[in-house]
Amino acid sequence: MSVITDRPTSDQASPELEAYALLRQINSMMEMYNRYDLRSEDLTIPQFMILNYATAEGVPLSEISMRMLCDNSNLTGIVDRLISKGFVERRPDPQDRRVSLICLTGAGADKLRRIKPRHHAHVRRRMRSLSQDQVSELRNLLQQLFQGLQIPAVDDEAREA
Amino acid sequence: MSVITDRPTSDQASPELEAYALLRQINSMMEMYNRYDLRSEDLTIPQFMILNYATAEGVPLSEISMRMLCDNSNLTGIVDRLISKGFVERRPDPQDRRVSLICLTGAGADKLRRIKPRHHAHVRRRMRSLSQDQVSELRNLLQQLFQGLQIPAVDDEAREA
DNA sequence: GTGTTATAGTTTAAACATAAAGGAATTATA
DNA sequence: TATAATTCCTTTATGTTTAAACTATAACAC
Repeated sequence: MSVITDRPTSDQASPELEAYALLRQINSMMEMYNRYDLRSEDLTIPQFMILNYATAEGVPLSEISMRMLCDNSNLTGIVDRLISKGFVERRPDPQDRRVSLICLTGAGADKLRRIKPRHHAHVRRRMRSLSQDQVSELRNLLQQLFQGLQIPAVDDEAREA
Repeated sequence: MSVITDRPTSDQASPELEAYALLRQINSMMEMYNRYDLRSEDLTIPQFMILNYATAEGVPLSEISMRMLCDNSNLTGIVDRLISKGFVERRPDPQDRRVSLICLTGAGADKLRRIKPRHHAHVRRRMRSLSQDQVSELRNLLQQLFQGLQIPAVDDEAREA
């Protein structure tokens, strides 16, 4: 009969915890860089994200919030600021009067055309410490992890009961 | 002489962009779960992080902000709330009167002892979609990427001039 | 039709983040 | 020792996020 009562892996570094810590740190650093890049364009990160999801024909606000993994209530204010800058418009959906469509204006499309390629180039350049094969391997691992997160673990569901 | 003026990979999906998008989404989902877990303990994510960095002997605020990759000014308010909950204290550093040491109280230490192992178990469980080898591989790739980000790219420095 | 439920979006308050500015203490320099 | 530069922390204003409550519209059940 063992005297070890503590679960051996519960409070010390494990590959999982190390990987997650690194993931958070990388995300922080990338955000710092992105924020700096966008600042000269008078855009914040969430403003830029909404701009990327909006189209000229219009996209329902809730579709954008779903893709951004956030609540509708977050976007109201951000859209307000994008409207005041002239980059998007709000138009009611004739099909469903609850819906307000977020429409990219000409100025917004211009802005995007100017910023987006540069942003993408920056992201790629900042990952140059990995080889092409490593980047693909990383993408595959993250893809698998992401899909695993979509289906909440058994305990995460049981917790509700 | 080529007529192709657009850089071919500048505005379309690439492994780098896909990997980064996945990284951001995973981070979002993990944060959602963490926030939910901590809510029942009346703690927010940044409050929990500070609690993790604080010690009974006291740690300078700027050491915590450095490790959290954020500004000192962020922490002032968060520490205020932790103090009002009784989990930490502010004590002046006798060696350097500019410094205020963040000290974990007994209540804070108790709280941590109760939450931390469970949090770590959750993180590990949420990565179960990857095998042990895959987790290690992911950690190594993220480690390499993180180190690459520490040294800003040539263009990132040149931009300042 | 009427009542219930669900959905789309906004509003509000509290917490957090960012950037800029300022106060107090320390260190460096002359 | 006087002055300048730096460091540590706080304050302020603006923007973002979360959670909860709310309005308006839509879909469904009876």
